[in-house]
Amino acid sequence: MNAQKRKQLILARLEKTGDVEIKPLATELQTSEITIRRDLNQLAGDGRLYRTHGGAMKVNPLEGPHNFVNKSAIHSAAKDSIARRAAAEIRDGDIIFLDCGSTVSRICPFIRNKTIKVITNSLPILYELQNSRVSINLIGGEFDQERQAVHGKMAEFHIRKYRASKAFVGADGISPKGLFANGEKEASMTLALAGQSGFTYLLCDAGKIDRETYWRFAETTLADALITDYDLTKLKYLKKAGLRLIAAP
Amino acid sequence: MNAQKRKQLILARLEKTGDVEIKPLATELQTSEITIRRDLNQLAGDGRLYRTHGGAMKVNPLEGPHNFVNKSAIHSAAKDSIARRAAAEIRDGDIIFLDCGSTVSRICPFIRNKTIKVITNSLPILYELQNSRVSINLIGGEFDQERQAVHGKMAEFHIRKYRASKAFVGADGISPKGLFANGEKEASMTLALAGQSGFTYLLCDAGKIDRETYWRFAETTLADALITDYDLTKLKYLKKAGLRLIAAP
DNA sequence: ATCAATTTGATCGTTTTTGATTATTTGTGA
DNA sequence: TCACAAATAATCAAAAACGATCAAATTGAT
Repeated sequence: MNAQKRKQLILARLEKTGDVEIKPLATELQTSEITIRRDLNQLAGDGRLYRTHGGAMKVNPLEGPHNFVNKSAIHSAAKDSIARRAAAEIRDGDIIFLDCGSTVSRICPFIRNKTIKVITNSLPILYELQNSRVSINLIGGEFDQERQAVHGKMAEFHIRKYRASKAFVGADGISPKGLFANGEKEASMTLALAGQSGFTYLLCDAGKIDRETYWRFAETTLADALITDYDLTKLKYLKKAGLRLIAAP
Repeated sequence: MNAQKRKQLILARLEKTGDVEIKPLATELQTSEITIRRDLNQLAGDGRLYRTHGGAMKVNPLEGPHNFVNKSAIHSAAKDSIARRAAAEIRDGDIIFLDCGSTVSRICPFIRNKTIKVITNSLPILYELQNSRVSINLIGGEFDQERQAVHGKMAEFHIRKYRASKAFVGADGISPKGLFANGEKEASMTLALAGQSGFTYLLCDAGKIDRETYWRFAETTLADALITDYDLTKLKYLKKAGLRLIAAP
Protein backbone atom coordinates (compact mmCIF):
# COMPACT_ATOMS: atom_id res chain seq x y z
CA MET A 1 0.00 0.00 0.00
CA ASN A 2 1.64 3.24 -1.12
CA ALA A 3 0.86 6.85 -0.34
CA GLN A 4 -1.15 7.50 -3.50
CA LYS A 5 -3.45 4.57 -2.97
CA ARG A 6 -3.93 5.52 0.65
CA LYS A 7 -4.83 9.08 -0.17
CA GLN A 8 -7.25 7.94 -2.81
CA LEU A 9 -8.97 5.66 -0.34
CA ILE A 10 -9.12 8.43 2.24
CA LEU A 11 -10.74 10.79 -0.23
CA ALA A 12 -13.15 8.12 -1.39
CA ARG A 13 -14.17 7.47 2.20
CA LEU A 14 -14.50 11.19 2.81
CA GLU A 15 -16.72 11.50 -0.20
CA LYS A 16 -19.00 8.82 1.16
CA THR A 17 -19.31 9.75 4.81
CA GLY A 18 -18.44 13.44 4.83
CA ASP A 19 -15.79 13.10 7.53
CA VAL A 20 -13.08 10.69 8.63
CA GLU A 21 -11.24 9.94 11.88
CA ILE A 22 -7.62 9.04 12.17
CA LYS A 23 -7.79 5.96 14.39
CA PRO A 24 -10.28 3.99 12.32
CA LEU A 25 -8.39 4.94 9.18
CA ALA A 26 -5.12 3.73 10.64
CA THR A 27 -6.50 0.31 11.50
CA GLU A 28 -8.49 0.04 8.30
CA LEU A 29 -5.57 0.93 6.05
CA GLN A 30 -3.16 -1.05 8.25
CA THR A 31 -0.72 1.73 8.93
CA SER A 32 0.21 3.99 11.82
CA GLU A 33 -1.74 7.01 12.95
CA ILE A 34 1.10 9.37 12.21
CA THR A 35 1.15 8.28 8.59
CA ILE A 36 -2.54 8.97 8.29
CA ARG A 37 -1.97 12.33 9.93
CA ARG A 38 0.70 13.12 7.38
CA ASP A 39 -1.56 12.10 4.53
CA LEU A 40 -4.36 14.29 5.85
CA ASN A 41 -2.02 17.25 6.24
CA GLN A 42 -0.77 16.90 2.69
CA LEU A 43 -4.29 16.59 1.33
CA ALA A 44 -5.31 19.61 3.37
CA GLY A 45 -2.35 21.49 1.91
CA ASP A 46 -3.71 20.71 -1.53
CA GLY A 47 -7.09 22.00 -0.45
CA ARG A 48 -8.73 18.59 -0.90
CA LEU A 49 -10.13 18.46 2.65
CA TYR A 50 -10.47 20.36 5.89
CA ARG A 51 -8.28 19.18 8.72
CA THR A 52 -9.98 18.77 12.10
CA HIS A 53 -8.81 17.52 15.46
CA GLY A 54 -8.54 13.80 15.09
CA GLY A 55 -9.60 13.64 11.48
CA ALA A 56 -10.83 15.63 8.50
CA MET A 57 -13.98 16.87 6.84
CA LYS A 58 -15.09 17.43 3.28
CA VAL A 59 -13.95 20.75 1.95
CA ASN A 60 -17.13 21.51 0.10
CA PRO A 61 -20.06 19.47 1.29
CA LEU A 62 -22.29 20.25 -1.65
CA GLU A 63 -25.51 18.55 -0.70
CA GLY A 64 -27.83 19.89 -3.33
CA PRO A 65 -30.53 18.36 -5.48
CA HIS A 66 -28.01 18.57 -8.29
CA ASN A 67 -25.40 16.31 -6.82
CA PHE A 68 -25.05 13.86 -9.65
CA VAL A 69 -23.56 11.06 -7.61
CA ASN A 70 -26.35 11.12 -5.08
CA LYS A 71 -28.99 11.37 -7.72
CA SER A 72 -27.86 8.41 -9.72
CA ALA A 73 -27.99 6.17 -6.67
CA ILE A 74 -31.74 6.27 -6.24
CA HIS A 75 -34.54 4.80 -8.34
CA SER A 76 -31.99 2.63 -10.04
CA ALA A 77 -34.24 -0.19 -11.22
CA ALA A 78 -36.86 2.07 -12.79
CA LYS A 79 -34.27 4.34 -14.35
CA ASP A 80 -32.40 1.41 -15.83
CA SER A 81 -35.47 -0.01 -17.51
CA ILE A 82 -36.37 3.43 -18.86
CA ALA A 83 -32.86 3.82 -20.20
CA ARG A 84 -32.92 0.37 -21.79
CA ARG A 85 -36.21 1.16 -23.51
CA ALA A 86 -34.81 4.46 -24.72
CA ALA A 87 -31.71 2.78 -26.13
CA ALA A 88 -33.98 0.52 -28.17
CA GLU A 89 -35.11 3.61 -30.08
CA ILE A 90 -31.60 4.26 -31.33
CA ARG A 91 -30.52 2.91 -34.72
CA ASP A 92 -27.06 2.63 -36.21
CA GLY A 93 -26.21 5.82 -38.02
CA ASP A 94 -28.24 8.02 -35.72
CA ILE A 95 -26.93 11.33 -34.49
CA ILE A 96 -28.32 11.87 -31.01
CA PHE A 97 -28.28 14.51 -28.30
CA LEU A 98 -27.92 13.31 -24.72
CA ASP A 99 -28.95 15.63 -21.91
CA CYS A 100 -27.10 15.67 -18.61
CA GLY A 101 -29.71 14.07 -16.41
CA SER A 102 -29.07 11.04 -14.26
CA THR A 103 -31.67 8.94 -16.06
CA VAL A 104 -30.37 9.88 -19.47
CA SER A 105 -26.82 8.88 -18.62
CA ARG A 106 -28.04 5.36 -17.87
CA ILE A 107 -28.53 4.91 -21.59
CA CYS A 108 -24.79 4.66 -22.11
CA PRO A 109 -24.21 0.99 -21.24
CA PHE A 110 -26.84 0.03 -23.81
CA ILE A 111 -25.41 1.96 -26.75
CA ARG A 112 -21.70 1.27 -26.46
CA ASN A 113 -21.76 -1.07 -29.44
CA LYS A 114 -23.88 1.03 -31.73
CA THR A 115 -22.19 2.98 -34.49
CA ILE A 116 -23.69 6.36 -33.74
CA LYS A 117 -22.64 9.87 -32.96
CA VAL A 118 -23.49 11.31 -29.58
CA ILE A 119 -23.52 15.03 -28.90
CA THR A 120 -23.53 15.81 -25.20
CA ASN A 121 -22.57 18.35 -22.56
CA SER A 122 -22.29 15.77 -19.80
CA LEU A 123 -18.94 14.55 -18.55
CA PRO A 124 -20.30 11.39 -16.89
CA ILE A 125 -21.74 10.40 -20.25
CA LEU A 126 -18.40 11.00 -21.91
CA TYR A 127 -16.78 8.76 -19.30
CA GLU A 128 -19.29 6.01 -19.81
CA LEU A 129 -18.76 5.99 -23.56
CA GLN A 130 -14.97 5.84 -23.36
CA ASN A 131 -13.47 3.10 -25.52
CA SER A 132 -16.77 2.33 -27.20
CA ARG A 133 -17.79 2.44 -30.85
CA VAL A 134 -19.68 5.64 -30.26
CA SER A 135 -18.18 8.79 -31.70
CA ILE A 136 -18.57 11.73 -29.37
CA ASN A 137 -19.03 15.43 -29.92
CA LEU A 138 -18.50 17.34 -26.72
CA ILE A 139 -20.42 20.57 -26.28
CA GLY A 140 -18.11 23.39 -25.23
CA GLY A 141 -18.61 26.22 -22.78
CA GLU A 142 -18.46 26.99 -19.08
CA PHE A 143 -17.83 23.87 -17.04
CA ASP A 144 -20.04 23.43 -14.01
CA GLN A 145 -18.18 21.36 -11.42
CA GLU A 146 -21.25 20.61 -9.38
CA ARG A 147 -23.29 19.30 -12.28
CA GLN A 148 -20.29 17.83 -14.09
CA ALA A 149 -21.56 19.34 -17.29
CA VAL A 150 -21.06 22.24 -19.66
CA HIS A 151 -23.54 25.11 -19.71
CA GLY A 152 -23.88 28.70 -20.78
CA LYS A 153 -24.30 30.82 -23.89
CA MET A 154 -21.39 29.24 -25.72
CA ALA A 155 -22.86 25.79 -25.11
CA GLU A 156 -26.23 26.86 -26.54
CA PHE A 157 -24.45 28.41 -29.47
CA HIS A 158 -22.55 25.17 -30.02
CA ILE A 159 -25.76 23.16 -30.03
CA ARG A 160 -27.33 25.42 -32.63
CA LYS A 161 -24.49 24.61 -35.01
CA TYR A 162 -25.58 20.97 -35.06
CA ARG A 163 -28.71 19.01 -35.83
CA ALA A 164 -29.52 15.56 -34.47
CA SER A 165 -32.10 13.00 -35.46
CA LYS A 166 -33.08 12.27 -31.87
CA ALA A 167 -32.66 13.94 -28.49
CA PHE A 168 -32.98 12.26 -25.10
CA VAL A 169 -33.68 14.71 -22.32
CA GLY A 170 -34.72 14.62 -18.69
CA ALA A 171 -36.85 16.83 -16.49
CA ASP A 172 -37.27 17.18 -12.76
CA GLY A 173 -41.01 17.27 -13.01
CA ILE A 174 -43.88 16.96 -15.46
CA SER A 175 -47.52 17.93 -15.03
CA PRO A 176 -50.36 19.23 -17.21
CA LYS A 177 -48.87 22.67 -16.67
CA GLY A 178 -45.65 21.74 -18.45
CA LEU A 179 -42.09 20.63 -17.77
CA PHE A 180 -40.19 21.62 -14.64
CA ALA A 181 -36.49 21.88 -13.85
CA ASN A 182 -34.45 22.49 -10.75
CA GLY A 183 -32.20 25.02 -12.39
CA GLU A 184 -32.09 27.52 -15.15
CA LYS A 185 -28.93 26.06 -16.59
CA GLU A 186 -30.30 22.59 -17.23
CA ALA A 187 -33.52 24.05 -18.54
CA SER A 188 -31.92 26.20 -21.22
CA MET A 189 -29.76 23.29 -22.35
CA THR A 190 -32.78 21.04 -22.62
CA LEU A 191 -34.61 23.67 -24.65
CA ALA A 192 -31.68 24.12 -26.99
CA LEU A 193 -31.28 20.37 -27.54
CA ALA A 194 -34.98 19.84 -28.22
CA GLY A 195 -34.96 22.72 -30.68
CA GLN A 196 -32.21 21.16 -32.79
CA SER A 197 -33.44 17.58 -32.93
CA GLY A 198 -35.93 15.89 -35.23
CA PHE A 199 -37.54 13.92 -32.43
CA THR A 200 -37.31 14.52 -28.68
CA TYR A 201 -37.69 11.76 -26.10
CA LEU A 202 -38.43 12.77 -22.54
CA LEU A 203 -37.25 10.32 -19.89
CA CYS A 204 -39.06 10.46 -16.54
CA ASP A 205 -39.37 7.92 -13.79
CA ALA A 206 -42.60 7.71 -11.78
CA GLY A 207 -41.22 10.01 -9.09
CA LYS A 208 -41.17 12.92 -11.53
CA ILE A 209 -44.73 12.59 -12.74
CA ASP A 210 -47.15 15.26 -11.52
CA ARG A 211 -44.32 16.99 -9.73
CA GLU A 212 -43.96 20.72 -10.08
CA THR A 213 -40.58 22.05 -9.00
CA TYR A 214 -40.00 25.73 -8.97
CA TRP A 215 -38.85 26.36 -12.50
CA ARG A 216 -41.33 25.75 -15.31
CA PHE A 217 -39.33 25.92 -18.51
CA ALA A 218 -41.47 24.49 -21.30
CA GLU A 219 -44.81 23.13 -22.47
CA THR A 220 -45.24 19.39 -22.37
CA THR A 221 -45.26 19.51 -26.17
CA LEU A 222 -41.56 20.28 -26.16
CA ALA A 223 -41.18 16.50 -26.20
CA ASP A 224 -42.45 14.21 -28.94
CA ALA A 225 -42.45 11.14 -26.73
CA LEU A 226 -42.36 10.20 -23.05
CA ILE A 227 -40.63 7.08 -21.78
CA THR A 228 -41.65 6.21 -18.23
CA ASP A 229 -42.37 3.39 -15.80
CA TYR A 230 -45.54 5.21 -14.62
CA ASP A 231 -49.02 3.94 -15.43
CA LEU A 232 -49.66 5.22 -18.97
CA THR A 233 -53.44 5.17 -18.55
CA LYS A 234 -53.10 8.04 -16.12
CA LEU A 235 -51.29 10.17 -18.67
CA LYS A 236 -54.00 10.62 -21.25
CA TYR A 237 -53.59 14.37 -21.17
CA LEU A 238 -50.15 13.88 -22.65
CA LYS A 239 -51.50 11.61 -25.37
CA LYS A 240 -54.06 14.23 -26.24
CA ALA A 241 -51.27 16.80 -26.42
CA GLY A 242 -49.74 14.68 -29.18
CA LEU A 243 -47.02 12.84 -27.25
CA ARG A 244 -46.21 9.25 -27.98
CA LEU A 245 -46.26 7.33 -24.67
CA ILE A 246 -43.75 4.51 -24.29
CA ALA A 247 -43.90 2.11 -21.35
CA ALA A 248 -40.75 0.93 -19.65
CA PRO A 249 -41.64 -2.36 -17.94
CA MET B 1 9.95 -13.09 -21.90
CA ASN B 2 10.86 -9.85 -23.66
CA ALA B 3 10.25 -6.26 -22.67
CA GLN B 4 7.24 -5.88 -24.94
CA LYS B 5 5.44 -8.83 -23.46
CA ARG B 6 6.28 -7.71 -19.95
CA LYS B 7 4.91 -4.24 -20.48
CA GLN B 8 1.74 -5.65 -21.95
CA LEU B 9 1.23 -7.85 -18.92
CA ILE B 10 1.89 -4.94 -16.60
CA LEU B 11 -0.67 -2.79 -18.38
CA ALA B 12 -3.18 -5.61 -18.40
CA ARG B 13 -2.74 -6.10 -14.68
CA LEU B 14 -3.02 -2.38 -14.13
CA GLU B 15 -6.24 -2.30 -16.08
CA LYS B 16 -7.69 -5.00 -13.86
CA THR B 17 -6.66 -3.86 -10.41
CA GLY B 18 -6.04 -0.14 -10.85
CA ASP B 19 -2.57 -0.29 -9.33
CA VAL B 20 0.49 -2.52 -9.28
CA GLU B 21 3.44 -3.04 -6.96
CA ILE B 22 6.96 -3.77 -8.01
CA LYS B 23 7.78 -6.74 -5.79
CA PRO B 24 4.83 -8.92 -6.73
CA LEU B 25 5.37 -8.04 -10.37
CA ALA B 26 9.02 -9.05 -10.19
CA THR B 27 8.24 -12.48 -8.78
CA GLU B 28 5.23 -13.01 -11.01
CA LEU B 29 7.04 -12.09 -14.21
CA GLN B 30 10.20 -13.85 -12.99
CA THR B 31 12.53 -10.95 -13.38
CA SER B 32 14.35 -8.49 -11.14
CA GLU B 33 12.80 -5.52 -9.42
CA ILE B 34 15.01 -3.06 -11.24
CA THR B 35 13.76 -4.32 -14.58
CA ILE B 36 10.19 -3.78 -13.49
CA ARG B 37 11.16 -0.33 -12.30
CA ARG B 38 12.63 0.42 -15.70
CA ASP B 39 9.52 -0.83 -17.44
CA LEU B 40 7.31 1.30 -15.24
CA ASN B 41 9.45 4.37 -15.83
CA GLN B 42 9.29 3.90 -19.58
CA LEU B 43 5.54 3.39 -19.49
CA ALA B 44 5.21 6.47 -17.32
CA GLY B 45 7.28 8.42 -19.83
CA ASP B 46 4.81 7.38 -22.50
CA GLY B 47 1.99 8.54 -20.30
CA ARG B 48 0.52 5.04 -19.98
CA LEU B 49 0.58 5.05 -16.18
CA TYR B 50 1.41 7.11 -13.11
CA ARG B 51 4.54 6.10 -11.30
CA THR B 52 4.31 5.89 -7.53
CA HIS B 53 6.70 4.84 -4.82
CA GLY B 54 6.90 1.11 -5.07
CA GLY B 55 4.61 0.72 -8.01
CA ALA B 56 2.27 2.50 -10.38
CA MET B 57 -1.35 3.50 -10.79
CA LYS B 58 -3.72 3.85 -13.71
CA VAL B 59 -3.29 7.04 -15.62
CA ASN B 60 -6.85 7.37 -16.85
CA PRO B 61 -8.63 9.01 -13.99
CA LEU B 62 -11.94 8.96 -15.80
CA GLU B 63 -12.74 5.42 -14.81
CA GLY B 64 -11.69 5.58 -11.21
CA PRO B 65 -13.10 7.53 -8.34
CA HIS B 66 -12.97 11.19 -9.18
CA ASN B 67 -10.40 11.97 -6.58
CA PHE B 68 -7.09 10.86 -7.96
CA VAL B 69 -4.11 12.13 -6.06
CA ASN B 70 -0.96 12.24 -8.11
CA LYS B 71 0.69 15.23 -6.58
CA SER B 72 3.59 13.35 -5.11
CA ALA B 73 3.71 10.72 -7.80
CA ILE B 74 7.08 10.45 -9.38
CA HIS B 75 7.25 12.42 -12.58
CA SER B 76 9.98 13.61 -14.78
CA ALA B 77 11.73 16.18 -12.63
CA ALA B 78 12.46 18.41 -15.61
CA LYS B 79 8.84 18.58 -16.72
CA ASP B 80 7.71 19.35 -13.21
CA SER B 81 10.14 22.20 -12.74
CA ILE B 82 9.18 23.63 -16.13
CA ALA B 83 5.54 23.44 -15.12
CA ARG B 84 6.22 25.04 -11.76
CA ARG B 85 8.12 27.88 -13.44
CA ALA B 86 5.27 28.34 -15.90
CA ALA B 87 2.73 28.49 -13.09
CA ALA B 88 4.75 31.32 -11.53
CA GLU B 89 3.89 33.41 -14.60
CA ILE B 90 0.20 33.17 -13.84
CA ARG B 91 -1.49 35.92 -11.81
CA ASP B 92 -4.86 35.97 -10.15
CA GLY B 93 -7.42 37.22 -12.62
CA ASP B 94 -5.66 35.83 -15.65
CA ILE B 95 -7.53 34.08 -18.41
CA ILE B 96 -5.27 31.40 -19.80
CA PHE B 97 -5.28 28.80 -22.56
CA LEU B 98 -3.83 25.39 -21.74
CA ASP B 99 -2.76 23.12 -24.58
CA CYS B 100 -3.11 19.35 -24.29
CA GLY B 101 0.56 18.39 -24.00
CA SER B 102 1.92 16.25 -21.19
CA THR B 103 4.21 18.98 -19.92
CA VAL B 104 1.48 21.59 -19.99
CA SER B 105 -0.92 19.46 -17.97
CA ARG B 106 1.60 19.33 -15.13
CA ILE B 107 0.90 22.99 -14.50
CA CYS B 108 -2.40 22.03 -12.92
CA PRO B 109 -1.24 21.09 -9.41
CA PHE B 110 0.40 24.50 -9.11
CA ILE B 111 -2.59 26.62 -10.07
CA ARG B 112 -5.40 24.93 -8.16
CA ASN B 113 -5.60 27.76 -5.66
CA LYS B 114 -5.36 30.64 -8.08
CA THR B 115 -8.50 32.52 -9.00
CA ILE B 116 -8.19 32.31 -12.75
CA LYS B 117 -10.12 31.08 -15.75
CA VAL B 118 -8.66 28.23 -17.78
CA ILE B 119 -9.77 27.51 -21.32
CA THR B 120 -8.71 24.06 -22.48
CA ASN B 121 -9.51 21.19 -24.81
CA SER B 122 -7.81 18.62 -22.61
CA LEU B 123 -9.79 16.25 -20.43
CA PRO B 124 -6.87 15.33 -18.14
CA ILE B 125 -6.46 19.02 -17.39
CA LEU B 126 -10.16 19.38 -16.65
CA TYR B 127 -9.88 16.43 -14.36
CA GLU B 128 -6.82 17.77 -12.53
CA LEU B 129 -8.60 21.04 -11.87
CA GLN B 130 -11.74 19.46 -10.43
CA ASN B 131 -12.76 20.94 -7.10
CA SER B 132 -10.25 23.75 -7.36
CA ARG B 133 -10.75 27.49 -7.39
CA VAL B 134 -10.08 27.57 -11.10
CA SER B 135 -13.04 28.27 -13.34
CA ILE B 136 -12.95 26.19 -16.48
CA ASN B 137 -14.13 26.76 -20.01
CA LEU B 138 -14.15 23.54 -21.97
CA ILE B 139 -13.54 23.78 -25.68
CA GLY B 140 -16.18 21.84 -27.60
CA GLY B 141 -15.94 19.69 -30.71
CA GLU B 142 -15.03 16.18 -31.79
CA PHE B 143 -13.67 14.15 -28.89
CA ASP B 144 -10.51 12.19 -29.61
CA GLN B 145 -10.41 9.18 -27.32
CA GLU B 146 -6.76 8.44 -27.90
CA ARG B 147 -5.56 11.93 -27.06
CA GLN B 148 -8.27 12.51 -24.44
CA ALA B 149 -8.86 15.90 -25.95
CA VAL B 150 -11.23 17.80 -28.22
CA HIS B 151 -10.17 18.72 -31.75
CA GLY B 152 -11.57 19.75 -35.07
CA LYS B 153 -13.13 22.72 -36.83
CA MET B 154 -15.70 23.36 -34.14
CA ALA B 155 -12.95 23.45 -31.52
CA GLU B 156 -10.98 26.01 -33.51
CA PHE B 157 -14.13 28.02 -34.00
CA HIS B 158 -14.76 27.91 -30.26
CA ILE B 159 -11.26 29.18 -29.52
CA ARG B 160 -11.69 32.11 -31.89
CA LYS B 161 -14.68 33.26 -29.86
CA TYR B 162 -12.42 33.82 -26.86
CA ARG B 163 -9.31 35.80 -26.06
CA ALA B 164 -6.85 34.96 -23.26
CA SER B 165 -4.07 36.94 -21.66
CA LYS B 166 -1.65 34.01 -21.74
CA ALA B 167 -1.40 30.69 -23.54
CA PHE B 168 0.74 27.74 -22.46
CA VAL B 169 1.46 25.37 -25.31
CA GLY B 170 3.74 22.43 -26.00
CA ALA B 171 5.57 21.15 -29.04
CA ASP B 172 7.20 17.86 -29.92
CA GLY B 173 10.27 19.55 -31.29
CA ILE B 174 11.89 22.92 -31.72
CA SER B 175 14.83 23.90 -33.96
CA PRO B 176 15.98 26.97 -35.93
CA LYS B 177 13.62 25.75 -38.67
CA GLY B 178 10.57 26.17 -36.47
CA LEU B 179 8.18 24.22 -34.26
CA PHE B 180 7.34 20.58 -34.87
CA ALA B 181 4.37 18.45 -33.88
CA ASN B 182 3.52 14.80 -34.02
CA GLY B 183 0.09 15.32 -35.43
CA GLU B 184 -1.96 17.71 -37.45
CA LYS B 185 -4.68 17.89 -34.83
CA GLU B 186 -2.47 19.10 -32.00
CA ALA B 187 -0.72 21.51 -34.34
CA SER B 188 -3.85 23.29 -35.48
CA MET B 189 -5.07 23.61 -31.90
CA THR B 190 -1.76 25.10 -30.84
CA LEU B 191 -1.90 27.58 -33.68
CA ALA B 192 -5.42 28.60 -32.82
CA LEU B 193 -4.59 29.07 -29.14
CA ALA B 194 -1.48 31.14 -29.84
CA GLY B 195 -3.46 33.31 -32.25
CA GLN B 196 -6.01 34.26 -29.60
CA SER B 197 -3.68 34.98 -26.70
CA GLY B 198 -1.79 38.08 -25.74
CA PHE B 199 1.34 36.20 -24.77
CA THR B 200 2.29 32.64 -25.69
CA TYR B 201 4.59 30.51 -23.53
CA LEU B 202 6.16 27.46 -25.15
CA LEU B 203 7.02 24.65 -22.74
CA CYS B 204 9.77 22.26 -23.90
CA ASP B 205 11.98 19.94 -21.90
CA ALA B 206 15.54 19.37 -23.06
CA GLY B 207 14.58 16.29 -25.04
CA LYS B 208 12.53 18.40 -27.42
CA ILE B 209 15.26 20.91 -28.26
CA ASP B 210 16.79 20.59 -31.73
CA ARG B 211 14.38 17.82 -32.53
CA GLU B 212 12.58 17.85 -35.85
CA THR B 213 9.61 15.53 -36.04
CA TYR B 214 7.80 15.14 -39.28
CA TRP B 215 5.26 17.92 -39.03
CA ARG B 216 6.54 21.49 -39.03
CA PHE B 217 3.61 23.66 -38.11
CA ALA B 218 4.93 27.10 -37.22
CA GLU B 219 7.84 29.52 -37.01
CA THR B 220 9.61 29.73 -33.67
CA THR B 221 8.18 33.23 -33.37
CA LEU B 222 4.76 31.77 -32.77
CA ALA B 223 5.80 31.79 -29.14
CA ASP B 224 6.70 34.88 -27.16
CA ALA B 225 8.68 32.96 -24.55
CA LEU B 226 10.27 29.55 -24.07
CA ILE B 227 10.41 27.83 -20.70
CA THR B 228 12.90 24.98 -20.65
CA ASP B 229 15.47 23.13 -18.55
CA TYR B 230 17.93 23.19 -21.47
CA ASP B 231 21.09 25.33 -21.44
CA LEU B 232 19.85 28.79 -22.45
CA THR B 233 23.26 29.88 -23.78
CA LYS B 234 22.83 27.38 -26.60
CA LEU B 235 19.55 28.96 -27.66
CA LYS B 236 20.74 32.38 -28.76
CA TYR B 237 19.03 32.04 -32.10
CA LEU B 238 15.74 32.09 -30.24
CA LYS B 239 16.72 35.17 -28.28
CA LYS B 240 17.63 36.87 -31.56
CA ALA B 241 14.23 35.88 -32.92
CA GLY B 242 12.71 37.89 -30.09
CA LEU B 243 11.73 35.15 -27.68
CA ARG B 244 12.08 35.60 -23.96
CA LEU B 245 14.03 32.66 -22.58
CA ILE B 246 13.07 31.40 -19.13
CA ALA B 247 15.17 28.86 -17.28
CA ALA B 248 13.53 26.11 -15.26
CA PRO B 249 16.13 25.06 -12.68
C1' DA C 1 32.06 -16.00 -36.22
C1' DT C 2 32.66 -11.26 -34.85
C1' DC C 3 31.45 -6.96 -33.30
C1' DA C 4 28.26 -3.42 -31.77
C1' DA C 5 23.97 -2.35 -29.63
C1' DT C 6 20.55 -3.45 -26.50
C1' DT C 7 18.80 -5.53 -22.46
C1' DT C 8 19.24 -7.27 -17.98
C1' DG C 9 21.17 -7.77 -13.38
C1' DA C 10 24.16 -6.44 -9.40
C1' DT C 11 26.13 -3.08 -6.37
C1' DC C 12 26.40 1.24 -3.96
C1' DG C 13 25.24 5.67 -2.34
C1' DT C 14 21.13 8.69 -1.99
C1' DT C 15 16.43 9.91 -1.32
C1' DT C 16 11.84 8.96 0.30
C1' DT C 17 8.78 6.98 3.30
C1' DT C 18 7.49 5.28 7.54
C1' DG C 19 7.29 4.56 12.56
C1' DA C 20 8.92 5.55 17.32
C1' DT C 21 9.89 8.91 20.84
C1' DT C 22 9.28 13.18 23.15
C1' DA C 23 7.68 17.69 24.02
C1' DT C 24 3.95 20.83 23.02
C1' DT C 25 -0.65 22.16 21.99
C1' DT C 26 -5.57 21.58 22.03
C1' DG C 27 -9.98 20.11 23.71
C1' DT C 28 -12.96 18.62 27.61
C1' DG C 29 -15.01 18.34 31.89
C1' DA C 30 -14.80 19.12 36.76
C1' DT D 1 -9.70 28.20 35.86
C1' DC D 2 -7.28 24.03 36.24
C1' DA D 3 -6.10 19.33 35.30
C1' DC D 4 -6.07 15.46 32.39
C1' DA D 5 -6.43 13.04 28.15
C1' DA D 6 -6.02 13.16 23.35
C1' DA D 7 -4.03 15.01 19.31
C1' DT D 8 -0.23 17.23 17.26
C1' DA D 9 4.45 18.86 15.80
C1' DA D 10 9.23 18.01 15.82
C1' DT D 11 13.05 15.13 15.69
C1' DC D 12 15.42 11.03 14.73
C1' DA D 13 16.32 6.36 13.07
C1' DA D 14 15.26 2.31 10.29
C1' DA D 15 13.54 0.38 6.17
C1' DA D 16 12.26 0.55 1.58
C1' DA D 17 12.71 2.35 -2.93
C1' DC D 18 15.37 4.89 -6.04
C1' DG D 19 19.00 6.42 -9.60
C1' DA D 20 23.49 5.83 -11.32
C1' DT D 21 27.03 3.04 -12.77
C1' DC D 22 29.18 -0.88 -14.43
C1' DA D 23 29.38 -5.77 -15.84
C1' DA D 24 27.23 -9.81 -17.91
C1' DA D 25 23.98 -11.70 -21.12
C1' DT D 26 21.37 -11.41 -25.18
C1' DT D 27 20.37 -9.94 -29.70
C1' DG D 28 21.08 -8.46 -34.41
C1' DA D 29 23.73 -7.33 -38.34
C1' DT D 30 27.69 -7.87 -41.03
